[in-house]
Amino acid sequence: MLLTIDLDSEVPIYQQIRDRVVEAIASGDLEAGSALPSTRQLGADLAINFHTVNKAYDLLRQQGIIRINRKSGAVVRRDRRSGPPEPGIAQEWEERLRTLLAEAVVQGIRPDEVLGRSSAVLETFASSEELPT
Amino acid sequence: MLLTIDLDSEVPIYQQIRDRVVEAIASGDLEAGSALPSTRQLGADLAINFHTVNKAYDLLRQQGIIRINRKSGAVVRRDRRSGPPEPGIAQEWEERLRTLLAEAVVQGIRPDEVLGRSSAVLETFASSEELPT
Amino acid sequence: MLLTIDLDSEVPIYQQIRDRVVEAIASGDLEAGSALPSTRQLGADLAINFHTVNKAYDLLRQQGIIRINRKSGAVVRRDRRSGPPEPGIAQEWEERLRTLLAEAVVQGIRPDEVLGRSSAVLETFASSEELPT
Amino acid sequence: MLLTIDLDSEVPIYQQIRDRVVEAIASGDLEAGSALPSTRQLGADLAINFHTVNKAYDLLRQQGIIRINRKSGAVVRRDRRSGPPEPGIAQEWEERLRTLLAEAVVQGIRPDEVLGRSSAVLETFASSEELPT
DNA sequence: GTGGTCTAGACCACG
DNA sequence: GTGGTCTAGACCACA
Repeated sequence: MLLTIDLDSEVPIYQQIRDRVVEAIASGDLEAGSALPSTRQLGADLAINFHTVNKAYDLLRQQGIIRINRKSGAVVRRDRRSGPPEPGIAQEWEERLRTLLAEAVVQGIRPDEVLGRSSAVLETFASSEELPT
Repeated sequence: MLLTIDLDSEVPIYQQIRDRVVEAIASGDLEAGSALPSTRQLGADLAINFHTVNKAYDLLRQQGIIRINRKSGAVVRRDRRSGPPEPGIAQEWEERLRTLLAEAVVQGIRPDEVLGRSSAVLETFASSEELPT
Repeated sequence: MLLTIDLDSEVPIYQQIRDRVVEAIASGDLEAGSALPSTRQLGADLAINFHTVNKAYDLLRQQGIIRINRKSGAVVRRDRRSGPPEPGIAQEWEERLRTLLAEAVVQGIRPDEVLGRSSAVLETFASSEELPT
Repeated sequence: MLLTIDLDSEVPIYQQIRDRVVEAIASGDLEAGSALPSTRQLGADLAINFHTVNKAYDLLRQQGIIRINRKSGAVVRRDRRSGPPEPGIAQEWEERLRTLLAEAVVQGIRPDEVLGRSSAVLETFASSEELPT
C-alpha cells in the first residue's frame, strides 16, 4: 500500500492523499519520474471514489508537483532536488510554520524540543538522499 | 485591533481567529488570566457575525486554551508557562509538523533554512518572555 | 441572462462559462467587486448541474480572476484596470496568439483584416471604459 | 525536426501537431504542394503512436488544409495565397479572437501591446513570402 | 442560503 | 486503459 488515509479525519480525503504524496516525495519513497497509481486503481485500493483521487492529483498538478499524462498517468515532477522554491511559496509557508510553532509553544512543547523534533524529521527525509545515488 | 483576519482566505474565519489567539499567547501578547474581547465586541471589530467568534472561542475552550465564564467572559487559561503538553497532543502535533516539513523539502527550501526560520520564529515568541512582570 | 453557453460545443461547458465571464469583465459588464450569481443559481439558469458551474468558478479563482467567499459568493477580483500582467502570463498568451493568427493566415484572412478586427474588438472592450467613470 | 510537441501539455497531441503544421504553413515553411512526412515516419520521430499522427492529419484534411492520397501521402493543399476564407470560417475564428483578446485585457496586457505583438507575429509570417521560389 | 466534499455512474477523448 | 467531463444527490461546514 503506497499510502494510508483516515476516513474519519476532519481533513478532506483528497487533502490527505495530497499530503501523503508530498511526504513520500520528501522521504524519497517517490522521486522525480516515479509513476503514481492510476486514479481508479488508487481509489479501489483505498476504497474511495476515484473522483476523490482525481481531485487530489489535480491539486498536485496545479502545484507543479506532478504531471499528468493521458498515456502514462500521473508522474512525479518535482522532488527535493528540483531546486530552490518559487518566490512567494517560502513566505506563505513561513506563515503556516508560525501558526504551527505557536501551537506548540502554547501546548507546552519546549522550543528546544520543537527544534529537535524538526531536525529528526528532516533527517528522515535527508537520510534516504544517499541511497539512490 | 487585537487581530486581523482575511475574509477571502480559504481558511475558515473561526479558524483564523483561533490561530491568531494562539499566536498572541505564544508571543506573550496574551498570557494566562488575560481577558479576550467579548464575542459581540470582536465580531463588531472584525465586521463578522458574533456567532463565528463564538465558534472560535468554543474551539479554544475545547482545546483547553481558554475558559469561558458567563460573567467574566473568555479568559486565557493556558500559556507557554503552563507546563508540559498532554500526551496525545504532542503526537498529533508532530504529524502536522511532518507534513509541513515535507512540504518545505519538496518546495525546495533547504533543511538548514527550515531550522533557521523555525529558530527565528521561536525567538520572537521567547524574547517577550522576560518583559511581562 | 448574464451569459449564454452552447451545450453542443466541443468546448467544455465549464470552460465556456469561464470564457464568458472573462469576456464580460473585458467588456466592462463586470468589474472588480461585481458579484457573480451563486453556483446553484447560475446552474439553474443555464439548465446545467451546479457542479459544472462550481468547476468554472474554481478555475477562475485559481487564475486570480475572482475570489470566492462563503458568505457573499463569487466576486470579481481582477479587471482591466488591475495593472500589468504577471510574468509568464504574457508569454503563454502570445503562444496562443501565434497559433490563432497562423490559423487566420492559412484560412485566407488578410493580415490587415486581422489587425482591423482585433482593433475593433479591443475598442468594444475599451469603449465602456469611459462609462463607469 | 519539422515540429516539436509537448507530451505533458494539456493540449492533445493531435491538436498540437495540427497547430504546428498550420503555423508552418503560415510562416511559409510549408506551402501548397509540400509533402508532409508519412504518419509512421512522423510518429517515429516524435516517439508517439502513428494513430495519433493519423488523427491530426485527418483533422487537417477535414478542414481543407491538406489532402491525403494513398500514393503520395499527405500534401499541403491550402496556404496563405489560396484566396479568401469560407464564410463560416471567419466568423467562428473571430469568436475565438474575441475570447483571446478578452483574456489579454483582463490579464492586464495593454491594447496597444496586443496589436503590436499581433503585427510582429503577422510579419514573421509575411516576411518569408518573398523567399520561396 | 452559500460553497465544499464525497459518492456514483455514464459517456467521451486520448493514445 | 487512462484521465476528463457532466450529471446527480446527499451531507456537511460556514456565516
